[in-house]
Amino acid sequence: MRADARRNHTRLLNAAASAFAEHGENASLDDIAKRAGVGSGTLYRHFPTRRALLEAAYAARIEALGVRGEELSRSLPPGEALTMWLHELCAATIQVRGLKTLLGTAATDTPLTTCGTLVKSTATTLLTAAQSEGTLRPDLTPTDLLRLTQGVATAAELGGGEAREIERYLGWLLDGIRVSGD
Amino acid sequence: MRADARRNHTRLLNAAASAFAEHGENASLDDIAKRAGVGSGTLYRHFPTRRALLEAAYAARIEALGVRGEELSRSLPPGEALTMWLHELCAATIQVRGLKTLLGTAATDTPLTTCGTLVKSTATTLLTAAQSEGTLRPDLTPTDLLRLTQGVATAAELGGGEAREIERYLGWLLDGIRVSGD
DNA sequence: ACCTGAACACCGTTCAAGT
DNA sequence: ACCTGAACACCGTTCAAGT
Repeated sequence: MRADARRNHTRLLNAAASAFAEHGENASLDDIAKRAGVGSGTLYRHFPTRRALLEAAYAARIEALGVRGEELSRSLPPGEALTMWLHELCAATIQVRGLKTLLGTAATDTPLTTCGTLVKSTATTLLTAAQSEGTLRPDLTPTDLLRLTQGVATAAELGGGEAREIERYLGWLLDGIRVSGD
Repeated sequence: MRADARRNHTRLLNAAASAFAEHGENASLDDIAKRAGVGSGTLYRHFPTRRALLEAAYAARIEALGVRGEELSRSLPPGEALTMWLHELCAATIQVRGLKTLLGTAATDTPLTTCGTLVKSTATTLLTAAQSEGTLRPDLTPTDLLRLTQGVATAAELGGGEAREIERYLGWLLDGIRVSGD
């Protein structure tokens, strides 16, 4: 990769991150190119679609979520680890504008994006551990869990997105997906 | 209201309904004006914002949901009436593209739109009846309920939006918001 | 009183020309 | 090999001119 190409690549990522943060996931691509001091064609050369740019801009954030999941699964009992991770996933979905679209790609049976695959594998690890304890419904799949977490994030976001709301709604969801009648 | 104004009004509503159905809530306003055989300025005269047009185009659908809620509350026990109505609300949210944005305005403490007020009052009636039976958590507000229902709709939509998915996710939500420990 | 459509600003995307 | 930016198409919104 040529030196100027590499420089433009990182400039574009920085510009994209701040533009998405300011204007949401539909921030003007032209504006991003301008902020990066780069021709618009260059943006398309590096990131052929808006989604590709979104994914690249948030890759670090997504990886952090994966790492955090592993940490939690090592340091806490399965049920608590899952709860905490879901809380952090919700909080990130709400706080980081544009992450929702990206995480939607994780909530399918066969994720098509890198970040989707990572998030789903973390969810699978945490969920399986909690289920083998026997407190969570065995018919709940990782895909279900990620969809429902997106749902909780949507609900909490409508309420302002404060941690208190997330806990309230997430708590009820978890009550609903525990094994009952035991 | 002049005859041509009235005619343009209904033409715009029809054009908007089909355009929103085809292209979602971001359908081109210019295209809607063209379909209606009307100058673009006329669209803005009748409906100053996209939201105003959305609300007008779906007013009938929203009113039907209100009527349906009353029907159900008369013909079924409170718990079942609430469950069925929430199911239909979810199904409508998923099926009718653009309804989600509109229903988001109902999920606030003081809805600002006509349709928001209607949906919220229906939800209040059904929820209060179910709560007075004693099976649903008393600390659940109508606002909570509408937010969570939007959440379930989001989750079910990620899964294709079939009735089976809605029932599954809605069922778990309802399990989670029932009074426990009795 | 209401309608029309040209006009302006803005954005996404492509591609010939440059280095 | 990579970059630039003009060019094109499209959309939202306004407003002077028309009836």
